[in-house]
Amino acid sequence: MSNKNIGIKDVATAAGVSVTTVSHVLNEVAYARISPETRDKVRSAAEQLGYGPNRLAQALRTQRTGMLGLVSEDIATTPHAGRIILGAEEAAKARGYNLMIINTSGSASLESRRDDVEALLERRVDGILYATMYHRIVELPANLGSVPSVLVDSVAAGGNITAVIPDEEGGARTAVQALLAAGHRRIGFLNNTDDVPATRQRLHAFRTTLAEAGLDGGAAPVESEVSEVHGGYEAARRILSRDDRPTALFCYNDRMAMGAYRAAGELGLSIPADLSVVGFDDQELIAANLHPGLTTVALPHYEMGAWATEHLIDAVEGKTDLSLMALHPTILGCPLVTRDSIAAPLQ
Amino acid sequence: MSNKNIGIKDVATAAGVSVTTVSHVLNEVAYARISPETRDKVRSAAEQLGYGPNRLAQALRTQRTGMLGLVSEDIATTPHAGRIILGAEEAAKARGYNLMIINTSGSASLESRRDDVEALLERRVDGILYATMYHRIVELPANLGSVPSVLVDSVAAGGNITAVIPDEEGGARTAVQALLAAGHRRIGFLNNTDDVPATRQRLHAFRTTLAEAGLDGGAAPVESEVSEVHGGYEAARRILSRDDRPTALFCYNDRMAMGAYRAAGELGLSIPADLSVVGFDDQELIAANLHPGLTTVALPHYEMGAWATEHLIDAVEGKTDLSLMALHPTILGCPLVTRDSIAAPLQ
DNA sequence: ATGAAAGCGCTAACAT
DNA sequence: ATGTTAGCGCTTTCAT
Repeated sequence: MSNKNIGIKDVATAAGVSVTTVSHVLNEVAYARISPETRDKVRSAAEQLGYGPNRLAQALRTQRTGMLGLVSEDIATTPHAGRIILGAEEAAKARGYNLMIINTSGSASLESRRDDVEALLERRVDGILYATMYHRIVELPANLGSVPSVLVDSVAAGGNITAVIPDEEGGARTAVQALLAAGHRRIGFLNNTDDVPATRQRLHAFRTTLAEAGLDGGAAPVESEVSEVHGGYEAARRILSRDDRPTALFCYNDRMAMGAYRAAGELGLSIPADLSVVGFDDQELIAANLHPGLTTVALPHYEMGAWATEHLIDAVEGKTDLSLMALHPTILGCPLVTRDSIAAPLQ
Repeated sequence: MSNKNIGIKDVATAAGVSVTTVSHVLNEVAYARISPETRDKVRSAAEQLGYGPNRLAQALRTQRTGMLGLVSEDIATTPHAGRIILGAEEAAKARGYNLMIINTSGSASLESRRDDVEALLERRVDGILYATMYHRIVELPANLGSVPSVLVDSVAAGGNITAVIPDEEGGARTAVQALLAAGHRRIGFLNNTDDVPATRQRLHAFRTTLAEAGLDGGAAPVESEVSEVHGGYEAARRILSRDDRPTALFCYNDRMAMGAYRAAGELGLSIPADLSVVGFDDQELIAANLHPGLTTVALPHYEMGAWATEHLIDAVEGKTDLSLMALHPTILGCPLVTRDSIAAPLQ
């Protein structure tokens, strides 16, 4: 158990060598010529005394803290933030870094978010991850530019910062293709009403994927509501009341799909026999627990957190030039998670 | 925007004073006698240069980092961890502290968890929060004792560390009382099968609360299954098939309640008209989105995180002696969150 | 009312 | 093969 009061000097004294030697053997400095016996003496003295390095002092001296700042919007408001944090934490740990986390509100002023970044800067983090709660275009505090930074799950208003985002179009295409592959031809889309990239891109992919399958994508039914359970319910009621009722529904997210389940139930439609449903997000609490289990498309939160961290560390260590990657956001795939809500249409 | 290259020395030079003076005015040292004009000069020089303190250097000198370590089991596996982190982060920020977070697996070896704590210790955190994923009895790495520490959502196997946990009995009592208050007399309990404090304590409170209301608590129906949606479904099917079918169900958690909803639906029972249901956890994604909304008891995760942080900081600052609080865990209340799943029984 | 200087624990150039 | 020493940026004692 490391003893806070033991320093390199104590180890040196105990081993009967100088601090340089201790530093060299403990850090396994490449160019150091030290006899095996001395190495052993040092190591056992350190072990004996319960020596643990003081990372503050190391950092002060080397100008490297081995700490990454993570400013995260609304931690825990959704489980999504948690997945990003986990991906970042594990990637960081694997490379010997630690995470300092600051919560910020998505609706906070630019100035208060600037202060959050400032706090991280004062602690001399080697780099900063800035994670948003959902994919959008964010305005970033300017002091983010003081250290290598990467943006997770959003793109910057000004561009010019490396970002990683989900493949909204690809995910939507995957979802629709799953429905097409099951034989569906009358497919409806329950869309969100917010003006965010996902709304537009998923709609676009919905239409083009249908068109590519030889269907009239432009005419396919779309109903928009707030992207919550009740919105999904309302939209589903409407879309399922049409004369040419769809045999399958692509839902903007799992919450809306949950609403669609209820609407289907009320209309006497059994899933997946009478109606196939595919969601988006893979919010496990919902998707895995609905009955039948909801087939959906997963958002790569963990992967984005890990990707961002890997590349941030590469930049910190001079292995990568982030500015080269800043031109275009990196897009990570959204894989299909197959459960039990898709079947072939009846007729 | 703070400039990493500007130090106290640069400010001193720019203001034409010594570093001592700069340090004194910037830190508002109480005993310093410095003329108002000098103070102004220093402050504007600092402002001008974009000076920001180097917290590493401060920490090295003062032996105080202003950082708290948070080792959290399985971040994001449940939204609960997120609420704890948020409570801790906000409490920390309010007092000028930051959080360094380490993820650990609940199933990780004692040794690997010891290493996680060690990493925090090497960074010289002022104190450590150790948060578990669910309320249980946990074996803690011994090096946790090196700095002030508090345990969140569990009690230590050995005792002897300040801990904060939810009031399982009180929460269960509140839930059952809500059912009693609505007029129910035949109340069933869908319990968990895990051998954890919540299982035992909620059951105990279930029986005694009924007894206190003049009912035969010992004879009240209880069905146990895994605390997941499907377990709740199975348990509900059984309990609702009894001759003396309960008019109300207290569920171990919201997931089991979700299963009970499905069972009720299949049996043609309408909630809350034919069957009242109360859950536990207040997992919003479920509780708020079921139809009708699930009345449930909230676990005080945010509050536990905040409480632990407050008291940890008090200890760090010498305002509290944690060892005095270590004798008994602090118990935080579980309030009822009223939605629409309770009504008076039919007859 | 202000400044000089030591030292927090460490690394790394530079001796020897 | 190993040791001496300056200095990372700051706080704080002690002088003046």
